[in-house]
Amino acid sequence: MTTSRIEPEAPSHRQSASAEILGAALEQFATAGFAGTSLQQIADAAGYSKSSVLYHFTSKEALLEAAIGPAVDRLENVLSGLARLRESSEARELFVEEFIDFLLEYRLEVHTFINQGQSLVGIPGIDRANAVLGGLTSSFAAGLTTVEEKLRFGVALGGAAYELVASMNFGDEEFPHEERRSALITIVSELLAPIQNRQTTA
Amino acid sequence: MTTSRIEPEAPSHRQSASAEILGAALEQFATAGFAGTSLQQIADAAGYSKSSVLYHFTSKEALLEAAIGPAVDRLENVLSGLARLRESSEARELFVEEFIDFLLEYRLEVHTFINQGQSLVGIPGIDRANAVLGGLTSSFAAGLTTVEEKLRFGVALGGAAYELVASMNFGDEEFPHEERRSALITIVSELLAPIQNRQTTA
DNA sequence: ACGCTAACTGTCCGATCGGTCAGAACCTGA
DNA sequence: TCAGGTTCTGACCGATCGGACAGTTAGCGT
Repeated sequence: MTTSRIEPEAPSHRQSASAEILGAALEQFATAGFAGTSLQQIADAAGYSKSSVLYHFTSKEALLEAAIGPAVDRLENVLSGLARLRESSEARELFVEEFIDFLLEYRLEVHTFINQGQSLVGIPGIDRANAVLGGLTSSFAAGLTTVEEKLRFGVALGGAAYELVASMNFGDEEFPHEERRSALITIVSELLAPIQNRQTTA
Repeated sequence: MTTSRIEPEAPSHRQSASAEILGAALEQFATAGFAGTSLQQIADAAGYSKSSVLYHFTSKEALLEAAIGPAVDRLENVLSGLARLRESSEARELFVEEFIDFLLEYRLEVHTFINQGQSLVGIPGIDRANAVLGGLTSSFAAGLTTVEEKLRFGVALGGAAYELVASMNFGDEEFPHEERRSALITIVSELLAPIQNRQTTA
């Protein structure tokens, strides 16, 4: 199920130029921000000239879109699966697991459009991501009545996302992947538990 | 020598120029990012010329520092109080309350250096904020042994911060202040509860 | 009325921004 | 060997960036 994120081809030790540039751009966008990253920086980081960057990607915006596009695709899949299985309680469990996996796999992309999603409206990929996230909150929050329940949902998902994002900012020791994954699932599930209890009992 | 830099006076309906510029800058920094905000935009938003902005603040960096400085001061106070009362369990309760209040009061500032703290290293105010936050995590996480406990702490604080920050991004209905405050305190306290239980029982 | 000073602005500067374009270098098949 | 296409780059463009600076305006003590 988990296909490689970047080029499936490129059998040799050297990635394709597009993939190298894309990777460098994504890292810069996530750490320095879209506005704070120049094409020259991306080119330097990737080992190409600025002109080469613009040869492979028609514009800076197109580069951003290509960088976060796959993550948005994956998120859409996760959420469409959620919509189908909305009512069951174990569906929630499954969703939490898939969502955490999504966060773990697309850290940089999530970092990019979580921190700058609002300031980059107009770029198609960003708009799509915002729409998907908006759909998630509304579809999930539709059944939530009290303020605490809504906040609980926001803190759980936002907190999980932010934790992964912040963990690369600070000098946090890097936890083992599997341990971090299961711990996050536990925490988020626990945060969402009162919501599920209410819906299954009431 | 003559007067304070940011006028506490100005009794009329019109704020002092420095305060107007500072407010406009903070809003732009929080929404568009530091790199994504030009002095011209700030000047336009505040109703002054770009030259005036640079008259009141020696540079763009100085403007950022002045904008988030008070928030960092306040955060330092909150955390120094935490250090003094570290061991007691009710001290944790108090800290959560103060921390949430801090987040509520300094939304824009928190938004600014949470999203861009890593990319703005070198600006003194930002470095101070990062140091303070680093001190918080290390002092708090010192007693935490398992990965889950550390993540629990990160999700709680990061989630609360992110929720407030994201609430102005999406079309979230604005909740009543007091209701939101108490709900957040409940949620964060609950997230941190297993940590306290372990420390008081073990 | 005068001069001093704080507040404010227009103009200019070098650097850098995103982006265009003509051509160099390279790889292929014929 | 050579033609054709892909990849890559340096030179260049207008716009905008943060900032410097001289000058204008307004307020105030004398």
